[in-house]
Amino acid sequence: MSTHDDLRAIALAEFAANGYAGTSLQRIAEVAGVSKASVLYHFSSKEALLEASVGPAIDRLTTIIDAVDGTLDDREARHAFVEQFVDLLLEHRLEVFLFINQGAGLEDVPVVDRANLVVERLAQFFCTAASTTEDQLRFGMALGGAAYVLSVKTQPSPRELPVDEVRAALVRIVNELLDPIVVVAGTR
Amino acid sequence: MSTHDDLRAIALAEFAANGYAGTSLQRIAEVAGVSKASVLYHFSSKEALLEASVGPAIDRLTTIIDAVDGTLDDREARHAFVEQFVDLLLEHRLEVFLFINQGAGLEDVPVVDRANLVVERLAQFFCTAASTTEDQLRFGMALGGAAYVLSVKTQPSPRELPVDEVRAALVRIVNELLDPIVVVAGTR
DNA sequence: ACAGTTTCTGACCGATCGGTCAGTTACGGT
DNA sequence: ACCGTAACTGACCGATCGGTCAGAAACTGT
Repeated sequence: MSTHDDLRAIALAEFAANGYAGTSLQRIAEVAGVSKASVLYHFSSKEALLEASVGPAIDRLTTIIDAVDGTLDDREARHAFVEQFVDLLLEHRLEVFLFINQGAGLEDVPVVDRANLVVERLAQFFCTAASTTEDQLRFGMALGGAAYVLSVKTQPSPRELPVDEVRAALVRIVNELLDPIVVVAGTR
Repeated sequence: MSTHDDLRAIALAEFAANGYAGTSLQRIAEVAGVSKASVLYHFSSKEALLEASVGPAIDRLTTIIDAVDGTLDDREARHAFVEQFVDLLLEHRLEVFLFINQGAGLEDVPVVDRANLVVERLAQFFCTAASTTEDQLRFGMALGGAAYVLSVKTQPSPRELPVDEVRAALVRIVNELLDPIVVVAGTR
């Protein structure tokens, strides 16, 4: 793999493990086996490195949400969305973990604002769709809980469980949480 | 309120909002309206400030877990535990949020290790009690999801919803997730 | 009014932070 | 063999980090 891609992957892992503020460029350089100056040659700043790390995952989430826009009251469409969402979580665990952890504290960082925006859009869908307090909590627990349980590190972790099994079970649980919700028509 | 307690409260809020590494003693001092040296007069180090911030919440969680030890196969006991757990989350949102975010990256910090230990104990209960992949995910989503949904900041946030309603709904949802689990006897 | 203790502060320390820059090394095309 | 470019580095910058310390200010009991 190229140095460029190496750095992006290492940065993502380090940011997720130790937080954005808690990860120094020096540390990333050491893990990659290059100098700090070399890191800043490939990425113009620490922020650019963060952008490169989480940007693609955010783009994908945006795409998924665009597709489901306004179809939340349809049960079939919602089930399809859940599958795509779970797949996203499974393929981008580190990015999700990083965003969950740092999303609140890193405002005014462009890429994080972009992420917060798309998540807020998701929340808006669900808050307008769900009328009661319980239904809002259901949405939050279904999506946030799924994101959290996959990203958190425990022993034994879902990481080590068979992926297919995790995916199937997670889709089932999330749908189980979402199905009882009374969706008001015309969520948009 | 005393300066000492002020500082503890402010530190907790800042740590939760910007992360441990992302929060400087200078910042805490400014918010409190005192000098940085004064902060270090009340708390011998930044780590001691973290300890004072989250220690009590960890102690309480330990107490709750001690009480439920070995009784997870009893449905009634589990429901009682869920209520206590939800109450803990509601009363210590900032601490929970802080731990969720920083727990992974702040190893070797005594108070965080203490927190990780008690959470691992909780996970052990559930992993030995739950046999299948789905059941383990159920436990994770029920407890982790509940913790996450209460600590995350969204618009409108659970923070602003009536507490009683949130508590009742959350207890219901968590139990709904946990009840289908086939618990193997003798969780110890 | 005085003395003793608690509370608080400005100045300072070495270390590390993100970032810059001049210059060196490695390499592909001709 | 030469050259242009891409990749990389060591040295350095100002700022900020957590932490120390001597002493000022504020409060206490007598």
